[in-house]
Amino acid sequence: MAGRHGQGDAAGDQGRSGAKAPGLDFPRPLTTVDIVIFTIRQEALQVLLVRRGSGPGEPFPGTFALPGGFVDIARDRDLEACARRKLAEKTGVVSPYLEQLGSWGSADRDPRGWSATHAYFALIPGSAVEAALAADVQWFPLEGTGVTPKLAFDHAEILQAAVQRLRNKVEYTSLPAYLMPKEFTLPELQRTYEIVLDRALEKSAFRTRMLSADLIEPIAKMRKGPNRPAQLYRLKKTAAPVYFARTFNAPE
Amino acid sequence: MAGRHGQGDAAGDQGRSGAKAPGLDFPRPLTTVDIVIFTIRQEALQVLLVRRGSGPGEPFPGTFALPGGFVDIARDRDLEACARRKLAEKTGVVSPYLEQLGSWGSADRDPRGWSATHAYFALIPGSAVEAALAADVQWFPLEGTGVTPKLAFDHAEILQAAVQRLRNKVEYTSLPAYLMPKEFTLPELQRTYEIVLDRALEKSAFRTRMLSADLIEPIAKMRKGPNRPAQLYRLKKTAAPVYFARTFNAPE
DNA sequence: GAAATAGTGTCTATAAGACAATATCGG
DNA sequence: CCGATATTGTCTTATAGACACTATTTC
Repeated sequence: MAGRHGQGDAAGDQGRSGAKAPGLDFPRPLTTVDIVIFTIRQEALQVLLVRRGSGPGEPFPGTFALPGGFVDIARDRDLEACARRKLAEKTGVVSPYLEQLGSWGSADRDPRGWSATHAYFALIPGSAVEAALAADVQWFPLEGTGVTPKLAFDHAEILQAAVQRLRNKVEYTSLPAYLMPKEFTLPELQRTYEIVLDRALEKSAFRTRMLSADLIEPIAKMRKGPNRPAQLYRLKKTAAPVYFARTFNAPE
Repeated sequence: MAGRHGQGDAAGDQGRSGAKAPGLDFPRPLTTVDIVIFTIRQEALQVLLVRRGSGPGEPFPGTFALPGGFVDIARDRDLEACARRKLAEKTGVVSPYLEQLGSWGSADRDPRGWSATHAYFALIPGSAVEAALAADVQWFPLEGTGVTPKLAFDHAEILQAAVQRLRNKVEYTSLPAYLMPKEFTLPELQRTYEIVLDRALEKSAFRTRMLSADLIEPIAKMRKGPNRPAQLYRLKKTAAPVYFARTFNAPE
């Protein structure tokens, strides 16, 4: 296996397992971090996108893209810190939920050269986000597993993976709780589940599942309205998401 | 938010969203791919490790590490191709299952500089692997979520994540089928599940689940032994893993 | 009281857990 | 027949799905 190509060996093996001098002066891929930021706005699942600049050499000028950018090795201690920095820059919010989604790397995904991006996805409450938004970003509602504008790079593919992962996990986890404001009612939480899944859930089963999980606790307040008031709840201090033993609807 | 640090901006924003000239001449992280390769050997879940060389400048000389190495941008079309190449180099096997595990990147995980690795995990059948193994690799049985030798870099952490992901998924997927030889019996498949999960499963429920899934098909052959023969099965052509609606044992 | 939504209860269906019963081989 | 393992069946339990019913507010 070794010694097939001169340059191949230099980059492929020397630095890690080769017996020759471990040169590190071979070309390295561009390294970026991108974040898929979800929220619930206007009764819809929405994702935050950035309009790309149009300076000289900018790929995909003027199109929309996921928030992100190059890893700054002088500034970012690790990948997650880099993701949190970019999240804060665009939203002014400390996300209650940030999960690594995957990485995409290839020779042709960026016209500037071989590049790899580390993609994350974040969930933030719909409330109180508007004010802190950066100037160049905008929310877009999800249509299926994508958005209306054509995205830069392979970001449509990354977004699709994020939506699929989110929808999939919502079937058996408490992730939508991270899309809720501090205080919320059970019907409101159920509505969030239904928006993400794009399908109605049984009220009774939903309540049983949520209340039997060690997830939320009632507070001494009710949500008033033109009808029967609803009990308000808040997330328990335990930050970890809950995993249920079953999905919501058994597949046919 | 923009313009906080001179160097920070150069690397962090210019190339992707800045309005200034998009220079690409800032330092890039080292980029590697590592693979956690699992198999079943000697009634145990085992992982493939490589002994690192001890040339000049080699970090962690002589210790064991996950198979992997630098991305070769001249040779590897994309990250997955890079992972498949390294898998084939070490095992001579085309893995029936390869999944992205996640990425780990930080300033200090590699003494040679800021580095990011894209980790994959692979499942290969225990049969017919021995012959094609590279010279510098070795199987190690899992003890809990790790192995006996101390691993290089942050590979113990990556291995732990892989084991947890595997055990977690085995609760509700057909992944262990990829650890089986071409022909196998239901009790043998159940044994594989039990080895990975390190816990006994109910025979009856297990059979019902496997047979009602569109996963395996009986062949016209039986496994003979000193007792009642068992029906032999093979995986159906459909390569995709099956996701069940429930986990095996409801958590307490 | 009517409308609207919150919350509970009742019945059924599905699949797992426990474990017994039966089947089929080699000796 | 005996030992061993494969395969099937029976009964119970837990939870989802469907959907009816009751509760509490505003108007």
